[in-house]
Order: sequence, then C-alpha cells, then structure tokens
Amino acid sequence: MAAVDLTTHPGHLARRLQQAHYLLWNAMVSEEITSPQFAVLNALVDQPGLDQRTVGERVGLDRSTIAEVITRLSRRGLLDKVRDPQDGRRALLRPTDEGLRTHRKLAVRTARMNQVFLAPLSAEEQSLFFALIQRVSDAAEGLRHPAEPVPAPR
Amino acid sequence: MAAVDLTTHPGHLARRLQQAHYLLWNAMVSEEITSPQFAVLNALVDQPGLDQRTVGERVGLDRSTIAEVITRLSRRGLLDKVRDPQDGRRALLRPTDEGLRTHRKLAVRTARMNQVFLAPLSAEEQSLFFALIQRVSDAAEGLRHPAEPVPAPR
DNA sequence: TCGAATTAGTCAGGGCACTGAGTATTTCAG
DNA sequence: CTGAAATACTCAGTGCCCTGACTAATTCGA
Repeated sequence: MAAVDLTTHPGHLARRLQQAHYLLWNAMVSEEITSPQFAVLNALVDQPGLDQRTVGERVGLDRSTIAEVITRLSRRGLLDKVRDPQDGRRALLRPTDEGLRTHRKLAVRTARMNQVFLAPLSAEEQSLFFALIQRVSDAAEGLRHPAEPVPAPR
Repeated sequence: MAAVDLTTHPGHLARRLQQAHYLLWNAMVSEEITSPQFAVLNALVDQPGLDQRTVGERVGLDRSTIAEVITRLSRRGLLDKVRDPQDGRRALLRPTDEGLRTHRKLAVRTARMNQVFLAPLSAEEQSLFFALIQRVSDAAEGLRHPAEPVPAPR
C-alpha cells in the first residue's frame, strides 16, 4: 500500500553497488585479500611507517575496523607493526616484502576489474559517476564534523 | 611509490558512500531499525505474505542475511513468520500492526534524510546519479547470471 | 510410485562497520 | 612537577554480508 520505491533511495543503491563490487572483486581480484585490506596496504605502500589512526583516516575506516583489518594483514605477513619508540601510544605500520609483492599483483588485477565494472559507462559518464558520488559522500562526511571553528552556540 | 589513487576506484567510492549513508540514517531516521531492515519491512508492506527467499531477492539480500534480518524484525515484533501450509519449505512473512506503524513513521523520516543526503546535487544530477549507479550495478549483477539460455560454449 | 533432483531455510565461519567503555601513554596547565 | 585532558589503541557487543555444508520438504521422471 504505502510502500516506497527503493530505486530512488541512495542508501539502497549504495548497498547494491557495493555488493556488485564485492562480487566482481572476488571473481577478478582475490578471494583472500579484500578490497579494504588492499586499500590499507596501498596507503602503506604510499607512505610506509604511518600509524594506525592515520591509515584509518586515509582509507575511511574507524579505529575499531582498522585494528581488525591490520590484524589480518599482519597475520598474513603482509605488514609489520611496531610500537613507536618516540610515542608509546602509536603503532607504526609498514608493508613487508611479501606485502609489496602482493600489492603490485593486486594493483594490476584491480585495474582490470575496474574496467569491467565501469564498462557500461562512457568515459564522460565515468568521470561524472566519480564526481557525483564523491560530492555526496564528502557532503555527508562534512555533516559529521560541523565545521572546524565551533558549533556556534545558536 | 607504486601506490594507486583510490578516488578513481568505484569499489572504494561505493564503500564510502554507504558509510556516509549509514551515518545519516542513524542520525535522521533510526538508531534501532537499520536501512536493510526497513527495506525488508517495505517489501512486506507492499506485498504481505511473501516468503523469505522472494523478499531477499526483492531487496537484494542473500538467503543467510535475509534470515538474520528477519529474525531481528520478528524479535522486535514488527513481522510475523508462519510456515506455509501449502508448501512446508516456505516461511510466509507479513508485517504486524506495530510493523505497519513503524514503517509509516520511518518512511517519512527516510524521505527527509534522502533530501539532505542528495542536497549537494541538482535535480538533473540526482537523476543521473541514480541512473549511473543503477546501470553499473545491474551490469555487474548480470555477470552473475550469464544470460538465461546457456553460457554459450563459444 | 519411488528415488533423484530441486528448492527453502538453517548453521558455522570469516570479514566489514559502528558505538561505547576501558587502558596506557603523552601533553599541558597550573 | 603533578594531576587533568587528550590521544592511540583495545575490547565487547550488535548488525550486515557472503560462502559452503547441511536438513527438510516438494517435484518430477522413469
């Protein structure tokens, strides 16, 4: 009766999109290493020695989730985790040789997968696709941190 | 060094989009009922008496996940689950009165949230946003089921 | 009609994602 | 210099999401 059409609900669409991606990743990239794990590895290849919190910020994972992902990557021997001698709170992370090799391999496959995933869109549509999603995500993310200065006492 | 730019990776973008949505949902719609739960409830308001598998298909949840979601909704007293007397394998689902009330309430809030979520886009951009995501998702979904007839021995 | 597929749902197991509470370490104000 | 605040991380709890293996019920072909 009063049911709603979910195809105009961005949240529903976002979920479906991620599921579709998950499927393709599993088939074309890796069944062992997940997409978030690759994102973390990628951040560390870019800047070895980052601490956990910063990596999480870079790839968009909260403190708890990043901890789990790092545990798994470390268990697989893809990264090393050592306490910062300068600041005993921090854990510094860097990819192992094995981690670097894995990253190189998966980077190639990921590129291939992205092509397949985006194949239904023209080049211009692809840029638009990126831009629109980015704008919506950034805006919502922005609501999180209500502007640096101060919440304005109203 | 050989690190990759994740802002051009649809999977990464999809994940961020979903996180952004999760955030807004929690703030503006409900902290109890999740978006997938609402989707299930919505499908049952539309067609009471559906079985589990069909609902899952409608909202895009696999057999295991739909089972969990339904357990939670049922525990909250938002839907009833009875075995089909015609076919003992099926479980038939229908919203309770409480479920209907909850659906009505959340439908209103969801509409409001969608407006906020999509506010950064113009009306035309919003249609484009929907269409592009839909096309990509559908195409990937299509790879799953390699065309009805037969996989073509090539 | 009876046994082999098919179909609906359950269960165990692994991974992502968030919150709230707790611990250890560092920083900073008085 | 010391106690309060801030910071990095951990842990417990909840929920989504998938796969593969299993059970129960139905259907369908020989």
